Amino acid sequence: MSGKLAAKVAVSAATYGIDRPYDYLIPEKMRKLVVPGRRVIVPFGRGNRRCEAMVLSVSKYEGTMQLKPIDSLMDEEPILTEKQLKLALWMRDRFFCTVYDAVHAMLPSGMWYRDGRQTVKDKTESYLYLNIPPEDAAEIAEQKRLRAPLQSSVLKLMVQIGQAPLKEVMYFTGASRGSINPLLKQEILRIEEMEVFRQPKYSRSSNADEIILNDEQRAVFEGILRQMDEKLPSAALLFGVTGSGKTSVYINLIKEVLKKGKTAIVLVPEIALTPQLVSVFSAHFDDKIAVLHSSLGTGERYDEWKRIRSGDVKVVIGTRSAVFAPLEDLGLIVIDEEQEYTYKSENAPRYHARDIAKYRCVQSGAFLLMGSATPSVESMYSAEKGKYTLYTLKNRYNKKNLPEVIVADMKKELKNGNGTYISEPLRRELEKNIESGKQSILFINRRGASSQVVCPQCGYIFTCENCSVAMTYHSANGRLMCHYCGNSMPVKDSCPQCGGKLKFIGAGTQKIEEELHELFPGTEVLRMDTDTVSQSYSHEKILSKFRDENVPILVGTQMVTKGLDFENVTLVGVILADQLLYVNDFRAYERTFSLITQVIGRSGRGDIPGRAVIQTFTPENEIIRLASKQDYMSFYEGEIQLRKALGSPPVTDMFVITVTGINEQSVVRGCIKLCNSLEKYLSDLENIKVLGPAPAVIAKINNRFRYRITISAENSKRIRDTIAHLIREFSKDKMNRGLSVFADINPFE
DNA sequence: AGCACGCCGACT
DNA sequence: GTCGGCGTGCTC
Repeated sequence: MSGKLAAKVAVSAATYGIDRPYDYLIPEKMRKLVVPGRRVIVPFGRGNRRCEAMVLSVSKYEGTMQLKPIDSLMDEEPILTEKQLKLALWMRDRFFCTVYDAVHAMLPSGMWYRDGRQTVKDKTESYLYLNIPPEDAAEIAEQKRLRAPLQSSVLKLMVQIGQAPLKEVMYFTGASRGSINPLLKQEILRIEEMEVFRQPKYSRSSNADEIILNDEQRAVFEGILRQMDEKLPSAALLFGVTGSGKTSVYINLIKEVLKKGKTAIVLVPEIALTPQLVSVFSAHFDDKIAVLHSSLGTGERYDEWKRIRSGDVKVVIGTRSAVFAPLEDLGLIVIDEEQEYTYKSENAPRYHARDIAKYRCVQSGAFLLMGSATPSVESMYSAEKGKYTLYTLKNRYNKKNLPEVIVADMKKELKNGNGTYISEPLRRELEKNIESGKQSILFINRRGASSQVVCPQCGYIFTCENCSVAMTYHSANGRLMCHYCGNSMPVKDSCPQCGGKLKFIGAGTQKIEEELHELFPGTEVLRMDTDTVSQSYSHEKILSKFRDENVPILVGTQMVTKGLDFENVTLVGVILADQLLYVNDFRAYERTFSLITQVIGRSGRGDIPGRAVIQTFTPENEIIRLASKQDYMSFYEGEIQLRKALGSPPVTDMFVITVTGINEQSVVRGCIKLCNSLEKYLSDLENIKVLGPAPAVIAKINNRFRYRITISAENSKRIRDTIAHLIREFSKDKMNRGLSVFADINPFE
């Protein structure tokens, strides 16, 4: 006897508004093969177009509706475990995403089905070649100059260099595929696929000796070990000053975990910026380790994923998405530098790695260890409430002292007639270091690191025509670029508004470099920012040059603050500490404090005590004062009071609903209606605030206006379900045609 | 989102 | 007459 069998599946083509389990009939010959966690192809929608679906459960079908049958099977076997399926469903509920958004986060890209094919890409890159003699090409370029200026500039470039990667040609000329295709059709250019070189393996530190813990580290290690043995689902926050040797504690704990036959995940904010940490880990765990870095190709990523699944890998180290690594018998998850914003995903699924880690640890009876020199206010708050055990490392390894910090008042500098970025105290300290052969790092507190072009006469700023952001100047290609939509244009000589002479301002790594050359002629200065890094120099190349050639000064942006450990660096400088401080964001103080502390921590990691110079226009500012004293606890006490008063996270949760659309009025209208519904549905709740709509920080991206509604309230099932329900209704409402909506919890702006 | 169905105007 | 515009509603 056999009744009808049906599978409940999550369909990849379903948007948030229509995402739910769909029933499909299981054909007779697939009876044994359709199991939860396996992917199938199903016909979906009116047109029955084929799409990928994840089997959630299988049961007898007793309904009366006419079901469509499953079309075919994917993969040889299930690719998600029951635990992972449960996690995906939990994520839908928590992070306002579809089940398939969550599934995507768990699988390596390249395993996804598109147009009837799985898309594991080859390891190749498209190269563009000149297909005709350069003289002829130059002539054609001249002919096309007026009618097709982009094609013309592509040709001119190709005449000069003959061959180049397609991507780079597009970057340097600003041409899109649309301007290159005609040239290919006319057989003026041709494309060839070139094998791309494998990512260089991370240099393995030769030193894999057993790690001897000092007393303080040992106490932490043993404390955590005891806590792990209690077999309770549990979590700890390791608060350790920079250079206190948190890594050594991690490694020893992982060794214990492996001894018990269990596995571990180590999350880092950004692999490219922590090569030293990675190499130490590979030295200790050898081929039992898998490193998931962002520059892994699709194929490589897939291979690593298979290796992890096969059980050969016991330790996974990687960035945010590595928290989903398919390890069995999970014993420990470490989140290093847990305060970093990179752990929060800004695209669907909008999760925080910490939340996923907590869930997995509870699910598997594993231990969660978060480490930081400047814990997030959230985590310290949880520790205070007893949700995490707090462990502290107060001393730097080998009792090295924290650097002496000098705060330089830039107002005074101005009064004294010094209009440069380098204050007198910083100049003095740099001079000492140059004379004694020591190295210095200067940090510019600015994200993005590219500069803007303004007209000093009329104040004109080049803004993107599609987005409400200033265009940034890239010296590498001499173009103004929009980082949000990719739009670009060549930089002009004069102001399009008043004809005045233009001025380059902004990040100023170049500017600082110039000033340094003037102050210290003949002293070599290395520069590290997105400009230098996007050229064929990688972070690693610049850093190893800095180390190996003992270059006196390194100037850089955000990226020089992370994890660098150079013994010979005894001076660091923060060019302008104020820049991140005065922005309208409840995390601004936290970010500034954390950043300054990290920068200071780069100094004096060798035998010689270090110094740090913090330049600021507001030396009396409390945050800057506390950061220069490295007084985290006082910072935290003040900050948590502020958060309580403002009702911002972690004291209260913050839900942000973003509505986007081409027409600004309809976006605002839709928002107001949504606000009203929210207030109506949630009116019985106390301690809830619905704010907005307000334009998002970037009010327009790609010609779509963006408005946000903010809801301050304690996270509860009730409120999540209400928000989920209302944004589903929103996307179904025909009044909202052309608008998109999504929700996020506790975003990082 | 993506696709079919259906009801209107322009054109061989 | 019919081809195709896009407004409307639905997705097991």
